[in-house]
Amino acid sequence: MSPWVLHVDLDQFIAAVELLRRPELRGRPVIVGGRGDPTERAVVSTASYEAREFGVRSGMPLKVAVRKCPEAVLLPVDAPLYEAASQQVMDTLRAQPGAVVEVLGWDEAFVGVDTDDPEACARRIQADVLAATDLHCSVGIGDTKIRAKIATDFGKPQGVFRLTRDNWFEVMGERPTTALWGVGSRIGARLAGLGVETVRDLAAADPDRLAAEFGPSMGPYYGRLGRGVSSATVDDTPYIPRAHGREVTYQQNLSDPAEIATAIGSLAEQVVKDIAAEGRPCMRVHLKVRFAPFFTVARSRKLAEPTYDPGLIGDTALDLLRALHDDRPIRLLGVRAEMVPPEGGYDDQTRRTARDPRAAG
DNA sequence: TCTGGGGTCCTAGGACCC
DNA sequence: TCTGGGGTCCTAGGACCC
Repeated sequence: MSPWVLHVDLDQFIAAVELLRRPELRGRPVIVGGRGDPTERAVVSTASYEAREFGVRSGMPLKVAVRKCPEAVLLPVDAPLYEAASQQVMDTLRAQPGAVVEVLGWDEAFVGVDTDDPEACARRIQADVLAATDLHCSVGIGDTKIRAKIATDFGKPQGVFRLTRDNWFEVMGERPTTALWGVGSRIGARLAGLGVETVRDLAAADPDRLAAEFGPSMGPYYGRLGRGVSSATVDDTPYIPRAHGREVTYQQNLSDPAEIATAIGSLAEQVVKDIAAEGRPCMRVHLKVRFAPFFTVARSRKLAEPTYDPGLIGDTALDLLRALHDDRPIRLLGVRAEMVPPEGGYDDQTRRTARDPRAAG
């Protein structure tokens, strides 16, 4: 028996959940996003595999998606429905004998198991999830979290793939650094500037050079990513959130000061509901503004006293906005409340996030 | 083509103190 | 008159992920 990390990822999760209540749409291109209105400012949450064949991708503006695939069926996002389906999936994972489950999002989780046959474990998870929810998933098997996470991509859809120290370079060595979890286009470009193009290059890069470019924490972390080295400990300790925020993109840009004040007040009230449910008051207020056409600014301020008062939070956000505002119309407003940490701080009481650079490799 | 909403973490640089 | 080195706190900004 040896420890394995499994990464379970539901296939086209949101679209698949919608298809369960609309089976007549099966086989047709389906796009879920916004309020389901392609003329509105919104993006694609998930596209079915049929829609992906037309080039539709998550994060794409709905207007663009519809242009690429005019015959697609457009559906509005129904978060509570996906939340409920997600609960069923996670409960199924927790019911696996000996499994430790670390939830990463609605549609994915790490599962830690002790076994001689991780493939059999993976297949049983797929069968149990399908039986309980009618949803298909893919499973990545790894000897570290990052390897398990990346392995899943090679298993999709409905498959199982194993990625370990033994086949890491064979599978990943010649791929671009952006194939790694946590390396996006910006970091990829900066790495390329250092002559680091592939995963193999990154694995071989001098840690001191990486530290000089990215700092003492992130530099060596990227080096470890290149080797597939990360924590292998699956942790089911409940995660304690740091902050709650609300943001809204307005269909019509805001310019009237009274309208703006009302909008911020409403965001502050929603945020207070969330932090009150958490039981920890707001310590710091963050404001995010997107001016038209597409220019985003963020500001924040620490409060003199922690508070649950939406008036105070809203006024602070408004104050931060006034220091920025010069009559440009506003596309988006966001108010975020950073909560007072629990006694003893976060590190003592909560697990680290799965992608935390400090987590030991 | 026109870009959502929910988050997390790291780094740089200034202010301030000893 | 000009000036160090270390530490902490704070804000702004960048990057990434689902």
